[in-house]
Amino acid sequence: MADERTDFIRDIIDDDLRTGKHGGRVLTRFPPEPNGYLHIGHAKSICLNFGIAQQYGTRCNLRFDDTNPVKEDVEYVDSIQADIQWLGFSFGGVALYASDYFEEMYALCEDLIRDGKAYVCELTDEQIKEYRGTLTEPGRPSPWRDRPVEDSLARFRDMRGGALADGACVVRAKIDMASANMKMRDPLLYRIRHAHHHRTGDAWCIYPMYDYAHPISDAIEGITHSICTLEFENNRELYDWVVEHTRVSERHGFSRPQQIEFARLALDYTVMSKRKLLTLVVDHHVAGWDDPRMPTIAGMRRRGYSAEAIRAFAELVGVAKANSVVDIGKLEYCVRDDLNRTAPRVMGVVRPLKLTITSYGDDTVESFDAPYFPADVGKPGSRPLPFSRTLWIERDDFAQDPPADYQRLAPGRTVRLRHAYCVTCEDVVEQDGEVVEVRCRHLPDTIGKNPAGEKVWGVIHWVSAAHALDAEVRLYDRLFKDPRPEDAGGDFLGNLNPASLEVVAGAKLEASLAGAAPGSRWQLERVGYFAVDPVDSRPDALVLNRIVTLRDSWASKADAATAPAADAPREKSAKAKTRPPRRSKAEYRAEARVRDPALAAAYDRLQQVHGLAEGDADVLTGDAALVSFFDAAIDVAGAAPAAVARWMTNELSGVLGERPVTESPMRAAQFGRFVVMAESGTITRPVAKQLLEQLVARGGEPEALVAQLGLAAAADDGAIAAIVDEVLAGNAAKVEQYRGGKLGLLGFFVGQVVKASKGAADPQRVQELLKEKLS
RNA sequence: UCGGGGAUCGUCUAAUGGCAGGACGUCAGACUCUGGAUCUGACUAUCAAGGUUCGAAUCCUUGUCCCCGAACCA
Repeated sequence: MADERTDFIRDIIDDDLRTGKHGGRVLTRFPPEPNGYLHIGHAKSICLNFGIAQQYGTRCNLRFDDTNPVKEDVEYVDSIQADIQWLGFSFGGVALYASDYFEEMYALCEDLIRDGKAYVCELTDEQIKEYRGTLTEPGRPSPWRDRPVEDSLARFRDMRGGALADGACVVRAKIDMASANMKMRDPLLYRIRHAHHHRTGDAWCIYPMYDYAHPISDAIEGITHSICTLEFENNRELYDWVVEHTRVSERHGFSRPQQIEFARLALDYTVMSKRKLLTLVVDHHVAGWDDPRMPTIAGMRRRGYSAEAIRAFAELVGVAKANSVVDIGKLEYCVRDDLNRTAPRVMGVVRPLKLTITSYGDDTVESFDAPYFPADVGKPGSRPLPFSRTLWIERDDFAQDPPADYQRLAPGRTVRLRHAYCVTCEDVVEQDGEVVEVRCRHLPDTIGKNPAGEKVWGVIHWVSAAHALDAEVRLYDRLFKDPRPEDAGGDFLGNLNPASLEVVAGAKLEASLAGAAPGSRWQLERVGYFAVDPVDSRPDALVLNRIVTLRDSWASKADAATAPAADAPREKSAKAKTRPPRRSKAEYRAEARVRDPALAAAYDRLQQVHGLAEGDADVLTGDAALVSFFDAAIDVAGAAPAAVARWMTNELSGVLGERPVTESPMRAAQFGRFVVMAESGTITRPVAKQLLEQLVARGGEPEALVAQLGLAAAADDGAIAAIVDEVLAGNAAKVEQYRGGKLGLLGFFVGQVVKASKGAADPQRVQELLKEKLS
């Protein structure tokens, strides 16, 4: 893979490819429900799934998860396809639909019922909820749980037949009403919905639930890595259950798909939930799904964001499992970075102020050739720029009483008119205390060169009044005032930014923009990037959307005076408040000792007879298996209880992870002998740790395993010194740095020597030698 | 009978027991016919405490904080 970009999901795929888990295949999918428009969060997921497909040379399926007809609509399936294609990804032109698998899903469900793994439940929804139990209490089995298979089957067919009303009954998987995972407490598989489906019409009146339909769809298509967001972590167990018990993968000749969860994208100053976006649209807080302030792909497209910029953003934010909120400035950075390279520069004045060049002929018109791109962008192209006596300049570019550091026009000052002459302000015309005209003299010999002996305060943009095009300019800003509109307390609608859209009617644009294509993107020099609105703009009445401002070090300096308000302490989510506190592992161990006097006795004995610290004794006496493992291990001649305890708590538990000791083929006596060997110094610690891992994985006699694996005995000083010299010689630059004070490099050298010796060099000795030689 | 995840510069993200790195941002400077771009430099982090280890962001223990789960939604 030429692409060095990596993340934990690609790591998993690489591992699977190495181990041949899916027979070397990679197949992803993007599974939107057609119940809303795609947003920037989906764009991240699309870039991930389709990006992986591109990178690994395979395909990503677009599959509509259309299992709930009451919420779904063809408007959404059309917009979703258009958005994905616009983003630059291809799904072979053919979208897939979960609804295409309804028949097979139905058959599989009949099989499940026949196998006694599902049943039709006639409880009402309130009863089902009641029977399900709570987070801290187990559920109770439905009275229908053990009804005869034939009974369920007949009833399931009745459900499909259409005679039953919505909610009359459901089919449920028969799993475990006492599972700690609520998702496994006999989850619903099918419900009755007499509703018209956008694709299957009225062919069905029962529809599968997500947790049933999704894994089956993946398995039918042969998806290998089913990538979804974090909130589905609890669903993974059920996903696996469905795939396993329906044997759908095997039926289609595929390996079983694997669900992987990553953190969804959250962005500052916006909302991302479909429900909230729908509210904004339906209640007309915005002009529609494609309102340029919306974080939807359609909105960003209309605003003028390019697909390249959005893809670059997806790459910039990366993929991980930690919940995070991305600074919207990063999106803006990507948009600017793209536009800087692609948007031609033209001039336009948003808030015009008249500038008259008194020294310039009344009827004189000159034309200057102005390049579309600055030299550093290096793209060809230019346009003629008409220049005349009366110009429009930006109101902000003139100040009667200029603040410090002001680099623009002011009385008596000379500035450059971009691409044209330098002018000196000699007079202003005021009306009602407001400047309505600036009168200047031009410096004739300043085309392409600076005036001699005259300070040029800056460069400002302008438009010839006689040649100017009138335009409407829409200045867009963040939709919300608060960086976290959803949890600033109260309704997110209360946080809408009233200044998110400012429409300026009388803007003046240079003549060359006359034929600007709808959707085309331009930089109005010194003002910002703009796109011709594809909906409202007319050739004779241009409408420009501000895509993003220019980065503005002047404005940010000015803003610095208005200090940012301290963030209000965040409030817990409503759900978090109602969650019961969790008990710790220590509490569980203490409870176990209360229940089991033998454990309590062991806890005392380990401390009093074997001299263990209280903490070690505690950790080792949480369950009987651990205690007997410890006791058997210290039975080995020479195995010091303290050493055994240390290796057990610090190293063995790390190697075992969540597995209990009893699951390893390694016997306690073997472990005891391992500890003796590790402590004796005949092998180094790095070798000991390798050995432990092997022992845990396959069991066996430690002494024999050392020989079998070719693990090295501890090397003598002379041998170590030789390797140390070698490593030092091979890393001259680092040695230099180390001597220069970068002492952190010592660890690097130790690591290199230990690795070169294949573990035979005792690191402590290596370190001593290294310090000697490097001093 | 609660379970599943997570915590590294202000922000996002790397480092899979061995040099805490990159990007955004911020600040300073250079350059500039855009207060743009570019370039240079600086800035700032391992949630906390204990332990294991020659060496810990990484392993162990304890604690803190955050997110998810009790729709016939996805």
